Amino acid sequence: MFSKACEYGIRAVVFIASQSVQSRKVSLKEVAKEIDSPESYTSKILQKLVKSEVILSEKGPTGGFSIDYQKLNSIKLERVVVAIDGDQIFKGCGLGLKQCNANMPCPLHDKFKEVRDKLQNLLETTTVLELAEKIEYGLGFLKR
Amino acid sequence: MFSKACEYGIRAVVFIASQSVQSRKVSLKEVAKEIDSPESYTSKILQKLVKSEVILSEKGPTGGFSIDYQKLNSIKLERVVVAIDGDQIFKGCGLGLKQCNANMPCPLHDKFKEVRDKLQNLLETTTVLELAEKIEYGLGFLKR
DNA sequence: TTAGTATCGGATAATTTTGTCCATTATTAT
DNA sequence: ATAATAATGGACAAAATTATCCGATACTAA
Ligand code: FES
Ligand code: FES
Repeated sequence: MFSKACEYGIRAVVFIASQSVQSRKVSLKEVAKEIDSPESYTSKILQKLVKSEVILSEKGPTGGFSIDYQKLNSIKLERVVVAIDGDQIFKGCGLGLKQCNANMPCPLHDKFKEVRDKLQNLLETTTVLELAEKIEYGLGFLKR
Repeated sequence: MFSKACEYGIRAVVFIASQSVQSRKVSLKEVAKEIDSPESYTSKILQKLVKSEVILSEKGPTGGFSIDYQKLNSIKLERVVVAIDGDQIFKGCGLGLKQCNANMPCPLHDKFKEVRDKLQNLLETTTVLELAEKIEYGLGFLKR
């Protein structure tokens, strides 16, 4: 469904958010450990998220990654996914035609669009904060 | 969503089905042309579908690919997808945990499962014949 | 029986995705 | 100032996916 990079990205953002709620910045090492991902690769993904302004980063000791407290409840999952995987997953044709086009649709268009739209809706309505809270309350896990 | 191989595979099966309805066998060349896919790569994908008994193949002149007329209306899209991509797409965890587990779920589990189940339902209820008929009636397209 | 045709299967190549390594830069505390 | 710390950015490597090529195999028709 999502690329591995995107899966790591979402898990990372959710973890960072769960710590930002408590005003704690987290290091790359900590992130990779908590979401069980390869450290160096995770670094690249976080850099992308910093550039697309989903998360903040500060260098030096006491530095680390965080999410702006003001924005915390307004960041939707959609931003994370688009920053990493682009929007093909909820815009593109299910059968791989260059672009989804209802006027000259693939035979799966109608049914596929329903699923795709449901996914888009999920991504556009689910907040990172909402997911982070599940972690806090032990109702959700980022590794096993 | 689906791998490129799977997209080609579905398009190919739908095209083959649309011709099998008229008792016409089709060659690899014809398939690749009609679904606009790389011929040699498509060959590999069709071989997989032959081995998983989704389609039939015959060698030699007058040979080609086809689908058993009897099975035509009972073949679900799910079989094609599983033969090529496996079942991770509608069984796996959306955030990439080793396996989806409601007892120790990722924070997206509940919402993601809804989408995933809808996709699974689509794949399990949509028949290849149904899609092939859209092609016949000009209501669906396999290339553009 | 032979020539022609079409899939099969194995080897190989190109591309993309995933993953690693390390020197550099920015920041902080001493 | 200096040493320690943590992200950054670039080069590089491994693995998976996508794609090509070609000889072998099976079949048909003449
Ligand atoms: S054209 Fe294929 S999903 Fe819309
Ligand atoms: S545990 Fe992640 S989707 Fe079920």
